[in-house]
Amino acid sequence: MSSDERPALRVTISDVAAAAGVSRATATRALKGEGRFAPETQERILAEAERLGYVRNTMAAELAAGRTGTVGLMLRDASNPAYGLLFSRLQDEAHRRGLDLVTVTIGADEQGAEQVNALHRLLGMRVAGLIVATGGITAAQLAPFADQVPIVRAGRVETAEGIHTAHYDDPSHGELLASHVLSLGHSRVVVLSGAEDVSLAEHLRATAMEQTLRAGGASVTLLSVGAAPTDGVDEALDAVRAGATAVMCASDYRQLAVMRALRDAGLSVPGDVSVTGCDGILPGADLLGLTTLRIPVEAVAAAAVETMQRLLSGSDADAVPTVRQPFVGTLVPGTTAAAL
Amino acid sequence: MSSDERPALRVTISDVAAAAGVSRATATRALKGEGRFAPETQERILAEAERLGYVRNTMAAELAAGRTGTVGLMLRDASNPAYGLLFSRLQDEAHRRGLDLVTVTIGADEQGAEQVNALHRLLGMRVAGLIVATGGITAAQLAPFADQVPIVRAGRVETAEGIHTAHYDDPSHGELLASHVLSLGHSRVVVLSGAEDVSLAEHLRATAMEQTLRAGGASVTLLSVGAAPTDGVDEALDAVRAGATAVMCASDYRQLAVMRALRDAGLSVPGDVSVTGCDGILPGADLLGLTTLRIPVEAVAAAAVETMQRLLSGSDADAVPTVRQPFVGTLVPGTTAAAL
DNA sequence: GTGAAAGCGCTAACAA
DNA sequence: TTGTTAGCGCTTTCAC
Repeated sequence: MSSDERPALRVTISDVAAAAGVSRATATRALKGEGRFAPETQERILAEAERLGYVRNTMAAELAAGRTGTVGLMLRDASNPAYGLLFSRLQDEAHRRGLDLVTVTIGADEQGAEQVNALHRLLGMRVAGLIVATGGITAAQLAPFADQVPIVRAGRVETAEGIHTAHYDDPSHGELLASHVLSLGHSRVVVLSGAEDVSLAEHLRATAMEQTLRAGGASVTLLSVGAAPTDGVDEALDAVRAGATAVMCASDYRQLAVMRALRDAGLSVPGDVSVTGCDGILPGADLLGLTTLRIPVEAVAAAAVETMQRLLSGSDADAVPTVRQPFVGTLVPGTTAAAL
Repeated sequence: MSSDERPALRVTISDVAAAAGVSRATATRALKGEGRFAPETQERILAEAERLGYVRNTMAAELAAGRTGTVGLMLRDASNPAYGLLFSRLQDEAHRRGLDLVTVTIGADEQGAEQVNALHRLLGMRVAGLIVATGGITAAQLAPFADQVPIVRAGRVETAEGIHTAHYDDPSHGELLASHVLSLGHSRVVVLSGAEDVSLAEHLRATAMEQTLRAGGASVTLLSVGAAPTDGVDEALDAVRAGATAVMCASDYRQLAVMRALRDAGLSVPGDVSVTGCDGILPGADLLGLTTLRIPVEAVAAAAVETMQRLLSGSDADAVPTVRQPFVGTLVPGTTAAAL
């Protein structure tokens, strides 16, 4: 081949321009199809770009243009199907709306330093917006940037001004499940949940469960434990042996752990004890007959992206009042909880 | 406050340098802690950066430096737990090794155009390396860049020269499962799989199953169907009614679909028919007693990242022969497949 | 319709 | 130890 061959990723727009016999300015315009240029010129430029294997250097382009076309997504560890699905739906929705997403993740068990690091990586790219789908980052850490770049929290509630949300209405979830259990006639119930600083969602659910149950006249044993699904399972079993007829878990993972323990202990579900969970997105949950609550992942994802797009296109960002959008899931009756 | 206040993300290194009374070059060095500078000078610069809320513009930095510190990850839709877990493990491993990952995803059902678009977005960022965890992108599309940037495929096998892999040994997986089924005494078996162009992994597994079964003297009905888990389920049931005693599914999703259909048809598992799957990463699979094969996600992720790091640090990239690393999972006997 | 020129924010020799 | 000077690759007025 001719001597104008360069390794694909080192072809610059100057190379393309030169090969097409035009200036860089013209090449830029033709390549993005904006501004004025002769159709035949564009054709030639496009052909040369193709031939040379030109890939625009995004960093240079966005630096020069002074703006970014991508939205940053901070995601919690995706090994949890609830986050995996949220991730997937956010991605789909962003794609549908023509937004480019670039994602960084932080392990679920990371310390604050990692979270901040990830945040800075995204901000360093000067993303046009930020979708935060991890509880690990605090409002205080986000706040300084809220007036620079639109920030939408997806999944978790947020009270800080200027940070928008599309979130699960976890108190309602807890209430719905508790009402169901009450309606089945249970009056001695164990509530198993992660502590507030371990999982805000679980905490909110569990608190609502407890309140609803007590309001319904039931006696409640609240177990507020660590992050591991097996934490507190033994205590829950003890409570069952002591007469509790239902175990309400603040997440499906805990529910599975409880059911394993129950099976190993020779207790039957729902014969000896009813068990409920929350999340409802495990594939195969139906085969297990899990009584749970399906969280509205799709609605949250759609609202988060839609909000982001609106903020992005809004001429005056500060003119928009902080958006708060709670979504309620649907109860999945299942067969692991039955009437007394 | 003083008049040197600018919105956080608009503070440049010049602002920091000016505030600290030094040149930009000194600020650069002090900020990254490389090169020579007086400790006290650095202290001052760091303090000013902190005070002004300076966040380095990564695009500008990497453009100027001529290199990137991040590795791009192309991921398939994470709503499938197998990909979600792979994603999570790749991320963990990268973090452990000090590599920064930036991810773009493509829906599982996307056309080629989207995949190429995603690839270009990553290449446009001039990532230092590329980890590809989606089957949707072909070797031909990757090849032009393989000598520019190290490329490692994670999960799926690859034959193209210059593209490294850490992949599941799916033929072995099929063989292991089929041997298990044979050892249980089954001789009339249905194999349910996605077609080759739908899922290479499923195809490889199914092909191996078929061969192993036939070699073992069994008669095989191979159903090569579409991507939807319910595809081919009816036909599989027909085959069961016609005398087949085992249904081998090329993925857990199909296995679940088959079990639902069997349940609805009033057939018992494994009483009337044995069922096997493949993947083994569904939470709760143990409670269902699924007979399946756990794919070695962790090993693949670790090997992929380790290979990437090696390629990145290797002075002479082309000196490294193409790396191929197949990993075999472990059989999970379960209770959905039993002896005849 | 096209090109020349001035940067975007930062880094990296090379001087000083 | 610090500052000066060139750019990195691209976009974008503003003339022509």
